[in-house]
Amino acid sequence: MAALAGAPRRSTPGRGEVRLWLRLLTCTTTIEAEIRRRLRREFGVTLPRFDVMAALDRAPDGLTLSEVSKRMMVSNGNLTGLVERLVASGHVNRRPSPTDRRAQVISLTETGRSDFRVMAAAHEGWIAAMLADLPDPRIAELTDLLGRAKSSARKVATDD
Amino acid sequence: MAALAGAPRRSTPGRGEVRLWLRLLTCTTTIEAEIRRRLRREFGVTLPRFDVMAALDRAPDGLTLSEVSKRMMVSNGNLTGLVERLVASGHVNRRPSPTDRRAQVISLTETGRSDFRVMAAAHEGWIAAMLADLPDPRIAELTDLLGRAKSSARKVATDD
DNA sequence: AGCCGATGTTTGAAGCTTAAAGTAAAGCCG
DNA sequence: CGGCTTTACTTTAAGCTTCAAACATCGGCT
Repeated sequence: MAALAGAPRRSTPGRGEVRLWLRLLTCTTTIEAEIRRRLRREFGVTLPRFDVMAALDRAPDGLTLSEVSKRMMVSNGNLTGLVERLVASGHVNRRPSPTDRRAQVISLTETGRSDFRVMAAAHEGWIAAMLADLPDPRIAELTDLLGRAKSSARKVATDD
Repeated sequence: MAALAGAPRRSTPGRGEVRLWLRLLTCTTTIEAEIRRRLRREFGVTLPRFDVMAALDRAPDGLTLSEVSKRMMVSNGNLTGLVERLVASGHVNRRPSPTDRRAQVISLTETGRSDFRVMAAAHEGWIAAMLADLPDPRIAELTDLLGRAKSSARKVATDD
């Protein structure tokens, strides 16, 4: 969370951007914490597991671990353990990739898929409720602006 | 989710909100990952520690653990360990609260403050660079919209 | 064929994070 | 005062997360 560092200088360049960043962060954190809490309380599931299942739900033929980790923007090492637990709980199954002996393809089990559908519906409702104060045009506007912010950030983040 | 049989409503209610949420999330994650990476690489510091220091930098008289955990929106238990490590590394010191024997007041050490100032300046520059494509009016607009989103979310998140 | 840099995955260490349970002190109220 | 609720903090267990290092395989190149 973050930091508004200091010195009460007047128009430091970058000030407005930092302010925006802090707001972005608290906004995300607030929503995310609530979703995490409800997923746990109502379905006994953690957010990261939900996220894996969400990625798989959109890919009926399964995905490799790398593909999932790219979509979720988490490290590969992270995914190893996550998937291990999802396999153990019967929500996901893994099989070796037919075309690449290094890779594994994972997909939702029957149970996994039907559990996910129930959770996803609730999830959608929670989001809608939390953003209920924003009329549709604002939603669209915000979505657009965030898209620009994202691609601006990505430019810098990728070149290293 | 949805798209069952029947009356094609304008669009699934809640859809646009979910789309917005996902974009908010990837936007935040992208920026946050980059900041985390740079803090580690250039200063050997983790983001949570930076955040604690940022909170303390703005409070010259120190803060109790609870106050910090409220600002950072993390659990109290989390902060216990975080502060422990910051004390160990000489960035923060703790003393008992003069008015409440349960509480501890923590504040930046000299080292902590001067280290933080250096990092904060770099941090501000990174943020500004990542958001460089957004002209000032867009920044303001986005900040405003996020404020609305936040308070909308907070309404739902707090009542439970 | 054989090398070699890139890719897919796992492992390990360190640290972050939460929820839940526990201890201690404060504050209220009859 | 004595009892009750709240608040401050710590502890524990489980899980998440990253980075870095280790492997195995792949694909291109010579």
